[in-house]
Amino acid sequence: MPKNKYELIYQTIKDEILSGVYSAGDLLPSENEYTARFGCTRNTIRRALAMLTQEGFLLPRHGRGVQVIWQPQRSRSIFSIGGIESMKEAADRNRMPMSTRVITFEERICDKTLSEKTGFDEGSALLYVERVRKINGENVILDINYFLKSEAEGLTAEIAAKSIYQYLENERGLNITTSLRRVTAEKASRRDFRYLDMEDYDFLLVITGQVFHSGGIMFEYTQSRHRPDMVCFIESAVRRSV
Amino acid sequence: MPKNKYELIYQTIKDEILSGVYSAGDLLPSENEYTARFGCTRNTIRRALAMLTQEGFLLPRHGRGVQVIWQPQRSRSIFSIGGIESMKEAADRNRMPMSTRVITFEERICDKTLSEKTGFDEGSALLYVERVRKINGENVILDINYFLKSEAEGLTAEIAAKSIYQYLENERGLNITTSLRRVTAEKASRRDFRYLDMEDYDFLLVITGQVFHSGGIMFEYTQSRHRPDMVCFIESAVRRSV
DNA sequence: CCTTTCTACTTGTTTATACAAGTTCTACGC
DNA sequence: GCGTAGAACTTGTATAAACAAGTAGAAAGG
Repeated sequence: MPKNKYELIYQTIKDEILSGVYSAGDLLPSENEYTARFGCTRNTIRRALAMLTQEGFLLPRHGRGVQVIWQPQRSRSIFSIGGIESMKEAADRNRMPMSTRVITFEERICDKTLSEKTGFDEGSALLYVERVRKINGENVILDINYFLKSEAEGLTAEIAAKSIYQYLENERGLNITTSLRRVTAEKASRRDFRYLDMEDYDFLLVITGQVFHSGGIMFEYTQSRHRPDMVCFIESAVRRSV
Repeated sequence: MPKNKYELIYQTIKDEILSGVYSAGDLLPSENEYTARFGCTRNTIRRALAMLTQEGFLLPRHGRGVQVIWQPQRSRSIFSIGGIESMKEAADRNRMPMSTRVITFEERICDKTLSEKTGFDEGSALLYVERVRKINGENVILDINYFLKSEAEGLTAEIAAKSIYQYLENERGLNITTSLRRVTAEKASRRDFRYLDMEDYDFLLVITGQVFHSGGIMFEYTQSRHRPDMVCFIESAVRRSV
C-alpha cells in the first residue's frame, strides 16, 4: 500500500496504461484534470507523471499534452528487468513458476582480487551464495551473490532458497535503496555449463550490480547470469541537451 | 550552455563529483547550503540532486545528508552507455578515435514482418542504413538503423558516415527526446562475421531501441550490435516500495 | 558515568502561486 | 475566402512556505 500521494497516483495511472485504458499515441487527461480527480496540486501530479516518463510509458509534449507511447511487448523474452526487482518478484509478476536451488553457501574473506572485482574492502567477511533458478523446468539463471556478512547476519541456505530480499527487508528491516548495474555479454564458463541447461548457447547475458541500503553502505555484490533467450533488459532514456 | 537553473546546478555538481572534489562516501553540502550558493530555492536544488541520484552518483539519506557513491570505473570495457548518446558522442567523450563506414544505404517499404519487428506502420517509407564502426583499427560495432523517411528527408550516405544525430538535430531542427531500449545477447549472424572483427567471439551484445522526437512520433528504429568486449551498459536503479 | 530529553540540524512530502512558452482553434477584419 | 490576432488551452520552470520525519549531538538529570 503506497503511503504517499504521488505513489498512489503513479500506480493508478500506470495500471490504467497497462490495462489498456489508453493505447499508444493517445493523450492522457491534462494535469489540471488530474488535480481535480486526485484532489492535489499540479506538483504532485507532475511528480507521478515524471516517474512514468522516466520509465518510458509517457512522452510529454510542451503545449499539447502527454502522450502514451507504451506498447504491449512483442519481445521474445520472458523477463524484462527494470528497476530493482528480485528474481522472485519478476517471476511472480510474470506468473512464471520458478524454483531455486542453492548450490553454494559459504563464508569468504575478501582478498585483493575480490576487492577489486566487487568493491568490498579487503578483509571484509562476506557470505558467498550461488543459486540456480529453474523456470518452466529448465535451469536458466545462475545467481552469484556476495553479501557483507555483518549486514546479512542470520541468512541461511534455507532462506536463500526462498527470497533473500524478502528476508532482508521484512525480517531484518533493511531498506534497499540504490543499485548500480552493468550489463554485459560473456562467454559461458565451465560452471555455467555444469549448472545451467544451455541448449546450444555458449554465452550469457550477465547483469552485475552493487546494491546499497539506506544505511549508505554497499552490502551486496550480485551477478545474474542468464541464458540469453530468457531475459531482456529494458530501459528508457531521456535525452538531455548536450 | 544550459538555459535552465536546474541543469546548470546539475552540471556543476556533476563536474565536481567527476573531478574528484568529493570521493565515494563523502557527504555533499546540505540543500540549504546549496540554495545559498546558487541563489535559488530548495526545490530547484532538489531537482538537480534527484537527477544525479537517478544516474547513480548520489545516495540521499533521510535526516543525514546526501552521500556520494560514485566511484571511478574499474570496468574492462571502453564504452559505457547511459542516456541517449550517439556512438560519435560516446567516442568523443572517451577520446577514442572512431571511423564509420556505410555499407548499406537504401529505401525500403515497411512490410508486415518489419512492422512487427520495428513498430513502424505497414507501408511506411523507411531509410535503411547499415554502418560499421571501427575503433582503434578494429571493426567492432554494426549499427542498423531504420529511419522514417518523411522525418529524415535529406539524409545521405555522406552524412551517415559522420553523425546522423548531429544532422537531424542541428540541420533539420529535430528534437530527440525519448528512447526505449532493450538489451539482449545474440548469436552472431553471417553478416556480423562478414563485417566485424569478431576475434574468437561468436555472440554480440545487442542494443535495440525505438527513438521518439518531440513531435511525438517514433522516427527511428535502431539496433547496435557490439562485440562483447567493447561495450557495457551501465544504469542505476532506485528501488520503489513494493 | 550512563541514559534520557531536547534541540538543531538533515532530507521528504505537499500545497499554492506565478509566469514562461508551445499549440490549437475561433473570431475578427480585410 | 484567407490570413492574422488573440483567447484558451496545454506543459515547463521557479519561488515560497509549511510541516513531517529521521539523525546527531548537546544538555540535563539521575
